[in-house]
Amino acid sequence: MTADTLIPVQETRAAEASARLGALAHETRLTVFRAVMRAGPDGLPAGALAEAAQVSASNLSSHLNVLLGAGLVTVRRDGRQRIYAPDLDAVRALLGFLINECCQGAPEVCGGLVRC
Amino acid sequence: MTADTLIPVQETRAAEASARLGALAHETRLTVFRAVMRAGPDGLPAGALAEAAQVSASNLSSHLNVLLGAGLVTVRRDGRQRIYAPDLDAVRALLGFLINECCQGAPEVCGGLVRC
DNA sequence: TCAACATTTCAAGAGATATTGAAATGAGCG
DNA sequence: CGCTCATTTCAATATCTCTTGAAATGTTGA
Repeated sequence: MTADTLIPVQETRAAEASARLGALAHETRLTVFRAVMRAGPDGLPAGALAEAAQVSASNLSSHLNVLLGAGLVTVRRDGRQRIYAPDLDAVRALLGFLINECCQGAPEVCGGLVRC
Repeated sequence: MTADTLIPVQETRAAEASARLGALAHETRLTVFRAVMRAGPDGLPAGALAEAAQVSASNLSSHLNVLLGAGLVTVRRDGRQRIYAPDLDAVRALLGFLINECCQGAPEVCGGLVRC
């Protein structure tokens, strides 16, 4: 039995959400994340992301680690490149958290944002 | 003409979004924000929020300043209390940004999150 | 006017995060 | 094998961000 077995679900959800929000709370990372989302499951190699975000390879790499740590993206190897793709379940979970947990008291905020 | 007149809209949007994400990217602030959203336009006094988040008044106050700075909440005075309420336009804008800008490449992520 | 209350402001120390450049890893190719 | 390319790791420095407690602000009610 690990430590987090004892933590109520709601708390881990909030902790996870705030970690993910933190990962997106940086202009470079938000740019990178958007590029990765746009690319979809095929993903993009680190080089393309460094280009898109206009940062050095090593700087990009550390930002990618934050996104990975938050579970928002995944990596796979392809030859000498590393391909980053979105973790769509995580993204869904984050949006779901924001919409359900945060807009509960104000449903009008959430309505009309997604075409049905 | 101020400096930001020259910055493209898209860039300010992203900057604003990442500032707002940063404001939510802290467990205490996320808790406070959720309480404020639940309270709706009536809002809640700082004291109630300190209680809800289980932090000292001064600590709470500095977190509230971050949320205010990001434009996610508003304050008004009521006697000796200060009442914090959500800025629903800002919340809408943030959710809209995430859904439109970030899920563009993967609309299936966004579908099905809001009951229609 | 004074005391009590709700809250904010301030300063300081601790801790986390960002950025850089140089060095390491590991794959592919001649 | 030895090069080169794509990327990560590392260490150092610089820069934010948190938290705390004490002091200040402004409001109300006796």
